[in-house]
Amino acid sequence: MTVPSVPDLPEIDDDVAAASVDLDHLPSLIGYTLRRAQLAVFHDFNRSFAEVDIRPAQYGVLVLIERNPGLKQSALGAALGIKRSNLVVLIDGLEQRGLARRTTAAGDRRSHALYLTDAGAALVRKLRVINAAHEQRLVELIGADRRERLIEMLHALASLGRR
Amino acid sequence: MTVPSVPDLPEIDDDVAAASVDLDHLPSLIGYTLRRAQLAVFHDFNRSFAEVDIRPAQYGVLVLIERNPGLKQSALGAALGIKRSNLVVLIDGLEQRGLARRTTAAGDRRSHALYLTDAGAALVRKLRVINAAHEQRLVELIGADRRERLIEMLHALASLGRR
DNA sequence: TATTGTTATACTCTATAACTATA
DNA sequence: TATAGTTATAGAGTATAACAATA
Repeated sequence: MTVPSVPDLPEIDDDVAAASVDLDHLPSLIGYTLRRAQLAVFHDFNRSFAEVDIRPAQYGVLVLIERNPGLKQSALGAALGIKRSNLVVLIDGLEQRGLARRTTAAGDRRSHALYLTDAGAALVRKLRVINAAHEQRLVELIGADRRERLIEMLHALASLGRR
Repeated sequence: MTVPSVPDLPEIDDDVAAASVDLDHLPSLIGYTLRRAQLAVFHDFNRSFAEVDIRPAQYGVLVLIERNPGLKQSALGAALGIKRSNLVVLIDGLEQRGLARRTTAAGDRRSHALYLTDAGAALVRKLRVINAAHEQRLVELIGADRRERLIEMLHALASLGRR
């Protein structure tokens, strides 16, 4: 057990006003609960990564560049579902912070091959540690044994977007 | 079986570029898969509701006003996690479309009690039908017997936001 | 003083169209 | 012609601060 039994924190005042509202079927809808859960999880992510000033999309990009050195922007964007126009700005930021760099790809001078700088690689190691703690918090909420089934169902739902 | 065995549709070209990318641990992260699933589900929602020009937040607001006639804006916002300043614009839109109306609440003249118009009530009946079809599509993706466990886990994750 | 609704504003994320340089 | 990256821009969704009316 990692969760302390009963924190007697003050109630959040919004809950008082919301308490009397009948939510109808919303709490049993997949989309509604998915959205509420995603917002809460991203909030926890952002709190966890505030000290290193990294957002969820930046985390994904840095990890994928580390794992696939020389990755091209188009492939990266396709893998993460980020439009290439938006990826430009994101990578501009990482480059300006000295975390990643673009080099002209050998063979196709339209493409940019992406690499981490040493500072970027060092940061990614730190990010993985922060992320492990964040993820651990989430797993404890649902129960470690249920994690795999959750992921499975989420992938099934996400497949709706790939057709 | 509702899913046809093999649609020989053309592959989405992004998949080709993404195929060679190693996604590292991302596909096993709760936050990452949650986000991808939520985007796909909202896309399906928006496609389903495009003909009636209703967004997810509007759906929630209309359903809750129907279920809780005379609901105050503050309570509505608290129930749905919408800031009161943003709720103003949302309800302005519904009011201008003749779907909802604000009346000064008896007892507290600061508050506005919310009601559906007849047109609003008629629309909500239609929305519930559209939503049932949308939800059915999602349930089939995960398997009807797993739905309850998914909702349970999502609520557990969402509880992270309420502290 | 505190709360409800409002206005104004800003920031993030996502989406589209048009341009360039290469292929 | 088509593709990779870029630029500019626009639209959601979300966030905060300040104000008027009311409690």
